[in-house]
Formats: sequence, structure tokens, C-alpha cells
Amino acid sequence: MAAKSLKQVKARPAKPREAATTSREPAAAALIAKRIEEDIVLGRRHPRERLIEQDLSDLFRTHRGDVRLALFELEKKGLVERIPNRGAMVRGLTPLEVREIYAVREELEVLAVRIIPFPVAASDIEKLEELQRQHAAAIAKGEMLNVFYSNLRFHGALFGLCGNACLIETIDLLAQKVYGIRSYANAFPESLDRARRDHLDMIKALRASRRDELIELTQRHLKPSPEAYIRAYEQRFGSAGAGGLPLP
Amino acid sequence: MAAKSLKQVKARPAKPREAATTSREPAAAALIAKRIEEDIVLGRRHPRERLIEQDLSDLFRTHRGDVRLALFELEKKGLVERIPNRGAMVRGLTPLEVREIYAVREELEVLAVRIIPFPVAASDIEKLEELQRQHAAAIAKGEMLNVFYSNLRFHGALFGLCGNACLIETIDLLAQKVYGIRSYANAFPESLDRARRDHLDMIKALRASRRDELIELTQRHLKPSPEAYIRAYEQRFGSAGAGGLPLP
DNA sequence: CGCCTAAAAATTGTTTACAATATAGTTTTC
DNA sequence: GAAAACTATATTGTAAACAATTTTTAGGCG
Repeated sequence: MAAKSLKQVKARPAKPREAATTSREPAAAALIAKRIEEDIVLGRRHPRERLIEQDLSDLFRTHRGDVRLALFELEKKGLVERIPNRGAMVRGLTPLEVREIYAVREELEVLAVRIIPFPVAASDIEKLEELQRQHAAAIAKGEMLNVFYSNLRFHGALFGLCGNACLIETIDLLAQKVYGIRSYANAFPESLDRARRDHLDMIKALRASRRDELIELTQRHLKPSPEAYIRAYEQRFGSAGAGGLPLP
Repeated sequence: MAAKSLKQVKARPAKPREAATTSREPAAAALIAKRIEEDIVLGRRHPRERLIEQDLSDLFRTHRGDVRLALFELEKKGLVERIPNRGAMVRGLTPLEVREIYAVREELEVLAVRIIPFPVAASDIEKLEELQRQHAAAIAKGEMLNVFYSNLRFHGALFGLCGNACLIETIDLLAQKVYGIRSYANAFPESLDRARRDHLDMIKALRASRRDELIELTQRHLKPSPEAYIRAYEQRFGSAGAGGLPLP
């Protein structure tokens, strides 16, 4: 307990805290977490690679406290594994985990699409088209980091239309868990092109208020990544005991 | 300093890193986060109350580093709000947030129940009955902390039957976000009793493999808590602009 | 009397140093 | 010569001190 000050809750009449909406900087540690995430996404850091606090502190020109924080955050996100007194390493996902995550993702994303209020405002459609153009441009130029982020923005805007903040947040959370495995599908140019065309079709369905078509597109859009990852995994480690779908 | 000679338990001559799946202790910081969570759940800490690092360090007999970590974790969970350079405080949820969270919870929990493989093994049913008895006993004795945890265990076991680890984890995550508001419903003894009876009915439905009934129970079981919270909230702050359901 | 300004206190954010623990390498012993 | 014990090194975990920021308090001025 504090020795002198116990003025925990100050009931100030004329000072609404709501005004303190200072959306400050993302707290340094979050930035570092993001950068490490990026490295994992792009395959610059591969599973089982160790993440040493001091190295990262030097690299990001900060102190170990923030790096530590970032590593704990990434652990909770499921992107790295941390063993007490031993350190952190990039975590590899098993095919089973990937299947389970994608099964839940599919349910949530379909749910989001199901509750989007139709018709969608023209301004929202235009916004999606703009994001789609950015995505296509990044693909054309082969800028993988941009492909990654523009794709993220497109889906963020799409699911954002559903209006339920908690649902959006949860969808993002699950997407983050499998950031790392996208590089497997994105290695093939035809996968990128298919994603691009899917986005176009989604916009078309949105504009025509064809919900069933949009749902089907959403489901189809999620298939290639886990499949590519699992194929690569089984080719690398053997395909023993890989059957069993978690959701019917 | 190395006075211990037999402590060295390195039974690994080479370097089989794969075997190092030692699930160690919950890392101190996680424990602190849990304790604070508990305080919030039981109403011992109320919204807008400040959480000061040094105070908590003294209270939990540890250093600020761990407390800091815990506060960041709780922030990400949505239980506390942190403003840079100003500190952390217990976060109060708006009715809208509560509605949105419960809407997604309902979808996820129904999903889990929908994919439970039927029939359920007798041993699983017995396990649920045992947990139900613990819950009932805790209610009878008025041990609120025990009520909380035994309820948690019951639902954990129930949804655990669905077999999808990611889904279970996500359900837990959303449940955690609204831990704090349960105290509103649990203040009424009749709410506790109704929860108890719901659990009994769920077990009955499980045993009889009546899925539709189980789904309906799951949905009904989620209703009282947010309703009680929102009533209390509107009574306290006025009910301006509270309409609008996030999910149809 | 209220409001603005400036010192003081309280709190968070950062840096550094140190201790505990695990890993790797070397020596000893049978 | 191989396995166990020891030493050395690397890395994480903890503690304390320092700096930066914010909040409170007090005082002066209109």
C-alpha cells in the first residue's frame, strides 16, 4: 500500500475523462512486436529460430524492457513460444492447429458477412475498390510487404462493414495467428492472382447485394493458404497422422 | 556460488530440442494478472479505479517489471485501460460493447455445441456432473470466488467436448472480457440458482443427445448477465442512446 | 473570487547493474 | 575412450536508480 497517498478515485466534476482520447503512439513495445511479426510473415525468421532479447534491443535501438514486453505479447498471440529462463523462439504451427484456426476463422468471417447491412453505401464500396487497386498494384510490382498490408486493409474494411467491433477484433486476432503461414501460399504467383480476383468478385457481390455469393466467396478465399501450408509441412516432415477435420 | 552438485539434471547428452515441451509455471506476471482480474470480477476493484505499479508491486511482493507486464496483458484483454505516461485503470464496459461481446459469444458457444460429437462418453458426463456439484455447493455456501471458478470449470469442460482447441481458446478469451460484469447478475440469488438449474438441464440434454435443446439452453444461459449489467448501467447513468442490437 | 502560472509531488518510462539459470565446452575419473 | 563433474559463457530474470511526464498543490495577478 502507498504510505501517504490514498486518493485513488478523484471525482472531478468539471474534467470529463472522455476528453482524454489521446490516441497516443502505439507504445513502442507494440511497434517492436509488429516488426518481429512482419519478419515472421515474410519468412525472414523461420520456426525454431531463437529470439534473443539483447540482440533485438540492439536491432530496434531500444531497451530490453520493451523487447521483453513485445515477446510476451507475441507469445500470447501464439506467434512465438517462450520457455522460462530459456528464451523465446519463432513458433511453428502444426497442421492440426492450422486446420482448427481456419475452421473458426471461416465461421467468424461468414458470420460477419451474414450481418453486413445491405445495401452497402456507395462510399464504402469505393473505399474497397481503392484498397483493391492498391492490393493489385502491390502484386504487380512484387512488393510482398505491401501485398501483405494492402490485403490486410482490404479485409479490415470488408469485415468492418458488419459493425460489431468485438467480432472484427476477434477476426483480426485469428488472422494474426496465421500471418506466418501465408508466405507458403504467396510463394505461387497464381495464388496471389486468385486472391486478387476473389477481391474483385467480392466487391461485385457486395454491390449487387448478393449475400449468398459473398458468403461462398469468403469461404473459398480462405482455402488456399492452409492447404499450401499443410502440403509443404507434410512434404517436409512426412504426413503421418494428419487426418481429421475439426469442423464438419 | 555453485554449492549444489546434484542439482544438475541434464539428462540430454546431445540436443533434442523437440523434447523441451516442458510446460513450466505460469510466469509470475500471468499470476499477477490473474489476481487483479479476480479483484475486478468480485467487484473489489471498480471501474475507473487507478492501478498503480508500485502499489501493486508491494501488494504482490514482486518488482514493477512483472506488474507492468501484467498490466499490459490486462490491457490487451480489455480489462484495464492504459494511457501512456498516465497509468492504468479498471475499465468499464459500455452497454454497446457488452451487447457486441455477448452476441459473438453466443455464436461461438452455439458453434461449439453444434460440433460436439454425439453421443458423449459416459466419463465426460460424469466429469460434468462432478463440476456441477462443486458449482452448486459453492452457491449454497455463498463462496463467490468458488462459484466463479467452478462455473468456469464447468463451461470449460462442456465446450472442451467440441475438440477444436482454437475455438475453445477464443470462447475463453471473450468470456474473460466480461468477467467483471458477472457480479451484477450474481448479486441476485435467483440468478445463481437459475444458472445452477441451467447446468443440470444441459447435462440432461447432453446425456440424451438432444442437440437442439442444448443449443437453446446455451443461448438462454447467456442472457441474464448482460441484461442485469445494462439495467444497472442505465439506472446509474441514464439510458440515453442505448438501443441497437449488433447482431440480428 | 476565479484564473493563470510555477513549484512540488507522484507516477510512469528508461537505463544500468547484478543475480539466477541454462547451455556449451573442458577436464577429470573410471 | 566415454561418461560424469566442473568451468566458462550466454541469456534470462530481478532489482535499484535515474529521467521524463503528468497531476496536484500553492501562490500571485487580474
